[in-house]
Amino acid sequence: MTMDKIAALKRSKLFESLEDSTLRMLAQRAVERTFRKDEVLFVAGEEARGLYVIVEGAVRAYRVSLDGREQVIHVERAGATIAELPVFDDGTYPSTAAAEEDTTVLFIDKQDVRRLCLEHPQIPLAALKVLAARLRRCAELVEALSLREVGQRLARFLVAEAHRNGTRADNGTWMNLTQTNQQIAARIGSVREVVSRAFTRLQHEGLIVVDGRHLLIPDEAALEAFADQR
Amino acid sequence: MTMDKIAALKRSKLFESLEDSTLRMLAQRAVERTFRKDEVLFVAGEEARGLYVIVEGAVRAYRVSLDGREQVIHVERAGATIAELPVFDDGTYPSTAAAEEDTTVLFIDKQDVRRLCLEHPQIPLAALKVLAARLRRCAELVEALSLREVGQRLARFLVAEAHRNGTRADNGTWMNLTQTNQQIAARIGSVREVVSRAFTRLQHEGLIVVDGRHLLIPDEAALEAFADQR
DNA sequence: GATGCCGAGTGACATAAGTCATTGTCGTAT
DNA sequence: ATACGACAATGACTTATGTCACTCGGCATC
Repeated sequence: MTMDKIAALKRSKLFESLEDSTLRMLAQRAVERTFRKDEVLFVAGEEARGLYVIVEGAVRAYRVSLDGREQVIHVERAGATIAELPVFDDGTYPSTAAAEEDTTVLFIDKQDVRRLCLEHPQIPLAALKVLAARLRRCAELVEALSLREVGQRLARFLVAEAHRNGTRADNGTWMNLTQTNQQIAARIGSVREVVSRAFTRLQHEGLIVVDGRHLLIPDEAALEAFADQR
Repeated sequence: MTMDKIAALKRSKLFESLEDSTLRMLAQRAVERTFRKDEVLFVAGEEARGLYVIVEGAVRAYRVSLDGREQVIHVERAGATIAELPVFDDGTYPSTAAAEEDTTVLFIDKQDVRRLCLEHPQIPLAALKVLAARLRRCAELVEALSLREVGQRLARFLVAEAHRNGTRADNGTWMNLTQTNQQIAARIGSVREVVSRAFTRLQHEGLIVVDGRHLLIPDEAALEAFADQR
């Protein structure tokens, strides 16, 4: 089972560059934990004790308004890490995190990571890449929330999901929507009903063809154009 | 004048840990440039050649919608850096940047920074702190745009400005508003007129007292409570 | 097969926020 | 003094988005 941990760590962006001997040591210190769908890993503002490497499943980091609406900041999947920030700046957890599906993670104490950073300068460099990517996405999200309408945000979301998920066919790109309208709403900054309407509008415009939770994008470029333009 | 450059670099979070001899070398390679208010340093999507250290003034990074509305992602002042991301992930400039006021910067080629990172592992660690702080703020902005109303966003903005700018008096915190309503709108994700109305509403609620561009916050805690709550 | 639950779809309605147009004020340049 | 430009304030109007309420269909459980 430590074998599994080593393999999991090796698949992560942060630790992939380490030699096996170092990984073994790290794996021994890492604690495996599992979370059911929607179980909370940590809450924004809590004292942060370490970071999480996702072995399997997916985790969303989000904020909640007083009336209970969620806004997802980012979603991370197997191989990614969450709660790296406190390791480097000693702050609290920046967002609440919950399992987006049944999930297995490795918890690593932040002191262990820091020690490793000093001995292995590749880790800070890898971490910089991770944070840089996340910052780019976060800026995209800000732009979308402030300057684009819900329909465009949905279109962009679908294009991204298609890249991650979809299979190319000769009549376009097919994909399964794994999330509910509720979940999509929390991602793009809206509510269930409005997402539902945005779906029907995209369908009327011929930009997507919906069949239950199975969906076809006949012309990805057109959908992207809709997302960017107007 | 290289003297000035060295002093400027030493004031930056990224390079403050370097010894004088290294700073001198870096200063020789750094190119000083000045920008007038609203002059553009670079445009989002451009090939990025290096990063900028702000010597004097302030720079805003922002996105623009097709109809011309701006959304500011972050503002950096003397001692801070902008466009670090491309140094670490080799991408393009993530946002457009313009001088928020008359500004002097040092431009440093990204290859020079990378070389320095390998010799001086404190730099990546300092960069991680910088990016972590920015990521926290960016997440705050996402939350604000998605889950808070304009009045609350303005309140939060004023509290932040008061911390940066204000002077404590016995009847509250005084501050000068250095930005126009237009600029504030671009920061908090709204438009001129709505900001103007939000100001009058905050005033009616007794949370602020406005006198031209001079403004008093009688009870900072109350203003913060308004920003967070509801 | 009946029951209950969850999620999607949709009509009716409320409202925050954006748009447009006008006015007033202040400071600078002529 | 006058004219001009920049910016703030404000009324009137439009609209995207959110809220509420209800229906329907699929699926699992009993």
